[in-house]
Amino acid sequence: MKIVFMGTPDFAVACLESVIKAGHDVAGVFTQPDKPKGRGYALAAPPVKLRAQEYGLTVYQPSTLRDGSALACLKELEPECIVVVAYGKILPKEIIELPKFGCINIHASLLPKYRGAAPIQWSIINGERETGVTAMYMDEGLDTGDIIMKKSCIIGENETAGELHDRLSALGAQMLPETLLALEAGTAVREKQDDSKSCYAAMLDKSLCKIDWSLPAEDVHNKVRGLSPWPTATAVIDGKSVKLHKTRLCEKSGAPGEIISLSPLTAACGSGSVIIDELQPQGKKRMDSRSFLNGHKLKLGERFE
RNA sequence: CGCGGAGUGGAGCAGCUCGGUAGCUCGUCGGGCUCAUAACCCGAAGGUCGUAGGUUCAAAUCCUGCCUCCGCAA
Repeated sequence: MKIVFMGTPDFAVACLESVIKAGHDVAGVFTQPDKPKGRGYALAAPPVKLRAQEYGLTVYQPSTLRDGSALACLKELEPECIVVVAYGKILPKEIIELPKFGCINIHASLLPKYRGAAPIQWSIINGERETGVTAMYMDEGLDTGDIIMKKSCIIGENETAGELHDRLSALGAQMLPETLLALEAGTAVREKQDDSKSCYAAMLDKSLCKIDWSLPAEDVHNKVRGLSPWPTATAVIDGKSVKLHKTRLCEKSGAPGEIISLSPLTAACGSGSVIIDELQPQGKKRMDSRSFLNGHKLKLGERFE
């Protein structure tokens, strides 16, 4: 099938590859423009662009899809289907209606739950035990289109958003060729979303990051893993801020934020406590808490603020 | 030129202001002790102090260039 692929971050890379490997004709790849990022404001190319170039594909990076030139470009490419995976732009109606088989989207949640920008992270922060990926026909709403198929998976107790991201990315890449086959064969179903069961997973922002130690240990733990590796839950100890990357639940208790064990490093929460396995001081790489304690002498009874 | 922190045996840190034979907490290896231990005791190996120059009798330490890593901000 002749396809135009639209996607931007790491999550979409596996899907791009699976389309190529399934033997489809990728006529072009749309991705967000390079943006100044990181230290020194160096221009950074989106991961999808880098991979597309490795395959020698033509890359388009329009800043908007609404001025008609993108539509004109797509008309020339004549895709039979547009595949969108975490592209980061809303497609106007004219584009959605252009391809014969429509525009399909792979989304990292079991729709209608967790529509929006950060479904993986929010499903962990909210303590969900199951999630998955959904393939759907795009419409003009935000992740509201009719569902073609889903694949679900269990979320591990201590799984982080980063780990789940990788698994769902692979799962999506596995489902995408199946979806395209079903489209071509005309066997793809069209199931309306039940809007009453929907919820939104808003973009993450840094105000979420600071840990509130008075919350129950489950909430603290879910936040730590849901925000890792980015934007990362933070705590303050000894006047310095540290990022928390990996925790485990523990039954012991104490005053909120209090260090109640050094081996393993354990901090009390509103109820219960969390064992901190991996953290990252300012200006340092992430490290296991044992290494951290080798160089940073903490004492029992000190507290995370 | 966005702001800032950092590169010291395998890991995490100290030492640098006030140049002068490299230290701490771990890990590793060998041995001992214990019913037992991420316990304790004894011993050992392992470092061109990121890199290239400069200053000096002498540089981890002072000066300059470069490389790399990270935090903030976007």
